[in-house]
Amino acid sequence: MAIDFRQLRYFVTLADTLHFGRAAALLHISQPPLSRQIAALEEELGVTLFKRSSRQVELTVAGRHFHQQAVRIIEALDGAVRSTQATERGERGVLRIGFTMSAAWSVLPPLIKAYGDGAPEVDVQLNEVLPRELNDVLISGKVDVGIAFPWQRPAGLEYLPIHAEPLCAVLPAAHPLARQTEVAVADLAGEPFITLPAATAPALHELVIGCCRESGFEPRIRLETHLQQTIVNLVAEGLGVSLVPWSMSKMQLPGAVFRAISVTRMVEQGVIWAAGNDNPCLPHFLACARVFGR
Amino acid sequence: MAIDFRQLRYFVTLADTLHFGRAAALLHISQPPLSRQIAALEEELGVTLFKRSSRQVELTVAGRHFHQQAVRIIEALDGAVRSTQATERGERGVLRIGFTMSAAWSVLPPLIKAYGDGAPEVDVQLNEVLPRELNDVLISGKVDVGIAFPWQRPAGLEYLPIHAEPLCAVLPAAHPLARQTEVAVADLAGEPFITLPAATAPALHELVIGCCRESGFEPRIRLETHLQQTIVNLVAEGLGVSLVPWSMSKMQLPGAVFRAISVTRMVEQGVIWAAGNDNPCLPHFLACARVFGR
DNA sequence: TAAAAATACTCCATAGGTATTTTAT
DNA sequence: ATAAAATACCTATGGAGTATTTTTA
Repeated sequence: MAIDFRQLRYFVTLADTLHFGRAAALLHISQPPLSRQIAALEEELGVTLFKRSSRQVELTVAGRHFHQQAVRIIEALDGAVRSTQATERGERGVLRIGFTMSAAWSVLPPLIKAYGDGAPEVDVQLNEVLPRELNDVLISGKVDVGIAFPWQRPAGLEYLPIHAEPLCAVLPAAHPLARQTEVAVADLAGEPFITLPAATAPALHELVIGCCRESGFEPRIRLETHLQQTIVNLVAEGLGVSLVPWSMSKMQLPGAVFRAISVTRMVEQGVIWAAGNDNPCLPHFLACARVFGR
Repeated sequence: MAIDFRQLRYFVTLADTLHFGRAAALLHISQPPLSRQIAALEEELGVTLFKRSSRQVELTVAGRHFHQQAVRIIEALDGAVRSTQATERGERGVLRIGFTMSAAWSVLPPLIKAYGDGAPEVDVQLNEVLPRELNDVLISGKVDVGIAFPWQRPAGLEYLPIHAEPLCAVLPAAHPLARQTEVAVADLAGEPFITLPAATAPALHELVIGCCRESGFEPRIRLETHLQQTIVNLVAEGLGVSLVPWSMSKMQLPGAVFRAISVTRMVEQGVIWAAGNDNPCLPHFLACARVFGR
């Protein structure tokens, strides 16, 4: 009773050949069913699509218009099938990545590039999130995967470490300790510290404070700012010192120098995702992350 | 074996309700065939479209994408059916009109407006053609209908007169005869005439020449130009006189005056079309022309 | 008159219906 | 325990095949 794709395909083949017998052969059916299906299509449309005689078949004006439409629709179905299959394979779609600023300076760029090269059709959406917010946006499904220094991972979130780098000291270039190639953390006692606020980046904050305490002093926190870049900028202006991940040394500021410290404290970066996340793009991204981790 | 529209409709309804029982009710079928059709669709696609449990049904990521596509395709079919029906009714499509310049000054504008108001979806293509070329472009199908002063109508072309207007004299404003309200054609004997070339506008050319001969003189043709406007422009410059259709008096030129002539010679305009032309827009246009003719 | 589309009639594949089972909360 | 999807089995619609008729250039 209703039009179906078979009729559209029959119609298009007939419109292309303008010969019932040859069109039927192309369709691998005999001529009578083709005649009947075309008649049924015209009946359903209430429109004469072909002017036929026993010697020649030709499209009417309305038939020519329907032909264009039918071709478009058949191609649309074909495209829909392909793109749906590609979607399930994770080759197209949207992957929303939540990242923290510390990741932006280290693992994010090469990891995104490696993934994007292997999945060029995927729309990768990058969202900066504060470290303490990451777990929430992963659980609520606002992002599919996080890239961050991990902290307090609740049940339902999976984690894969992919990168680790040492903490280092960042000092004003004019500071006496800047002449040494390595700095003893204990020598920083009494220096004004610039840190990330505990509220926004609890893991890194604790790492820095813990490192000082282990060296026997409580750091005097003079300034707090929630971006590592800003810390380095403030150090370069001579406002204090800090301990930051080594990747921050990529910032080339005349006023700031980066020095290894006497104890090895690793800052780990990894990918975090909800166990129940069914975004088909995720497995391939995690595979990239796994390769990247070695 | 192949996907058909029924499956798309079933899929979309299920995706909208996310409940096999309710979707089946909306589709006026029972639940088991719906389950089977959806399973068959997933089988054909090779893609899982729904995550089902006995308590809830939800779309997968690929399912959401296929849903958008399916809605688009169903709407495209619906639109194709409607527009094809509108095409057959002549409510949309293309109507190519071939007109001569003499028609452009009289019947063309109001006729196009009357037709366009009643068929706003039709793309009306206006092509200026030389009078002697009109028959050819009608027979070869380059235009669907012509609007012109008819001449030598070959078999296969139909004609419907829609408008007639008298020939009048056009004189330089400074000419002595311009002081009269009516001019005897015989008084124009000896005046330099400006005419259309017989080769491009045979009918009008003959009408003018014939009018003079009937008044007892052979006009002295000083200039030929194939646009009536140009004739009037040249007359306004004092280069000669002419006989033109009364509608040319719409040209408001200070140097030219239009005067009734002593004999009534009607210039007829009509629509001409090929008898076999099957453009569905044509009947409505001819109906407008018929109304216009009264 | 001959090539090609339409019609007549038969068969079977498959969509849909009813009854029942399985499953997950 | 129960709501809901899946499965089993049956029925019948309608799509395709073969044979034949009709049409028109």
